[in-house]
Amino acid sequence: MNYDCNKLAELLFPNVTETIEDLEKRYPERDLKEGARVTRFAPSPTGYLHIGGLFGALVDVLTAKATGGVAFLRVEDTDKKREIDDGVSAIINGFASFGIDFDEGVTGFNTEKGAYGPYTQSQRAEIYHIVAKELVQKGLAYPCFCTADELSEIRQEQEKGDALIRGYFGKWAKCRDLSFEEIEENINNGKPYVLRFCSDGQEDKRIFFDDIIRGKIEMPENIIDEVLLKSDGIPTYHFAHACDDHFMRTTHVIRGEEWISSVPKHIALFKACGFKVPKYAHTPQVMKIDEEDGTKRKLSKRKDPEAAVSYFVEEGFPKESLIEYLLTLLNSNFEDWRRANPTADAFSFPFNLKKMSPSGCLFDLVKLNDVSKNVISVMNAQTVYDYISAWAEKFDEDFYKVFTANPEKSKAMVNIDRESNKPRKDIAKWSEVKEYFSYMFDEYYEASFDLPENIAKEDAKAILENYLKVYNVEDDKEVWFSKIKDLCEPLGFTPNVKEYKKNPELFKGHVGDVSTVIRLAVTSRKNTPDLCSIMSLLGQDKVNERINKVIESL
RNA sequence: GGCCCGGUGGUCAAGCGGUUAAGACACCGCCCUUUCACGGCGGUAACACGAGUUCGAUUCUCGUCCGGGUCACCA
Repeated sequence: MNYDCNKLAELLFPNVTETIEDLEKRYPERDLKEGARVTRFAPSPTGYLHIGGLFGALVDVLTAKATGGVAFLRVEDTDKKREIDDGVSAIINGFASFGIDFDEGVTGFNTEKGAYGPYTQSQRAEIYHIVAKELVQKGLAYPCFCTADELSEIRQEQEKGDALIRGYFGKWAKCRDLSFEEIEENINNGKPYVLRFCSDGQEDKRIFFDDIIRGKIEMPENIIDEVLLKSDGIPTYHFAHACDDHFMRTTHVIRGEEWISSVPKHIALFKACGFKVPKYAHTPQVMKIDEEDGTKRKLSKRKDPEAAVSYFVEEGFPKESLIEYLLTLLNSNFEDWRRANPTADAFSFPFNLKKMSPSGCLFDLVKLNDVSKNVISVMNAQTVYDYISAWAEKFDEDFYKVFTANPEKSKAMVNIDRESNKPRKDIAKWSEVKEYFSYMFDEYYEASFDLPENIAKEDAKAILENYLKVYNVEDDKEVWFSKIKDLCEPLGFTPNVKEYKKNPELFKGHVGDVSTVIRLAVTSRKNTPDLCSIMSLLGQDKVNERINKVIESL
């Protein structure tokens, strides 16, 4: 550049009067204790909240929490083309429904908290322009007037030739050599331009950096004249990253591994701006097995419904379950910690980036189910009741009415075999509840079943007829069961299972078979939670009615 | 194609120079048990491959293969 850079800076940014130094004062270093980490989650509002996003945000929040630092949420809305209308609220609501709390940043539509804002990039134009102007002054940035066509021409030529490196650099960077007069003329003619970084990188030089998760990484130095400001004056991700993470005083940039390849670019930018390079941690990706070709691939927003966090909300997984499951993916020692601290808040887990595996992990719905069953099994009845009604209100109105019509009964129902030291682990998500307890509600109950083949119709009939004579809803569990045992012998069954196993040929069956007949008659199910509790919730009349009906049909 | 990241049972994963190569999920069997669930016990199953370095490599180095990412006025 053989012109006065200050003159160019004035031409390009006539209205910018502040300097980087001013910004340094406006956004002073944070006063945090030694070792405290400042992290950020920086999504772009281009779609729903993705499971990978939740995964990443969890890492940010946990890292900050574990070190007494701060985690903030920054909205990266610099891509106007891909932005969607309620993108921001999708993100905010998504995090809210999973209990993810940021210390600072965007909190809603046009609202935010924290002293390092604005936390929405589209509101930070001023800041980017201040930095950009200074870069121009130092000869580290220049305007480029190349059109999209010219750029793709360059690309084509590079592909044709044996150029190993592609992009705008070296001899391809035509606009680097523009004279001041040419630039001035273009500007005066209103020709659109982007601001490019003027890289001094060398093709054969290497740079090194430490990734917290992966260790030392070595890469070729950046030589590309990356665009800093687009023709509309909005920064690219790269430039915004440098400005924002510096002035927001981020200490640890945690992001997906797809960013590894642009680290050289970022380091060059930080250095050019005179900013301290932050620490980087590139997290592995969340993958799944493709149903079609059986290969492992990144979860895709378009192809995989379970990629959207809303999928889990709709399915009725409690928020704790997903968090808990994600934590098992995040840190290998989480499950050990959980065993040692069964009731601790998941967010108090001493998360450590260094314990993160660098390889991509498969999202395992089966494991999620198991984790969720455990999570739900230790909830008390009231909590479960509240969760189910809140879920049903949104996603199954019909069931909501039925379920909440008699809260005490429903609570007692979900409390069967719960609130004990050996709680049932059978519900993984709220959407299963209706089907699981269908026999408890006349609205969903259907009397239809097949008798097991080892039980004759006449025997079943006799069991039920005799049972009707003695059943009393007031009986406690012990009496209830002894009455069933008493049914056995007169009908050729034995109340003693062991005895039956010793000499099966002596009996028609054992008490298990007898209670199975009753269970079937009352619920139409072969398997249920504790029958005695179910019957007492159903009430004497309903039990009698159902059994009578079955007797008639036999 | 260039550059980069990864590769321990079906899945998530510990181990990081000498281990009977943990654990969890799933699966199978047994026990407990009025069904189921829980719980207990046991079982099947893994260091991608090939060269080095070493007395000794899952662990270190190189190569191969496989998977993934990235090469935009998208993030």
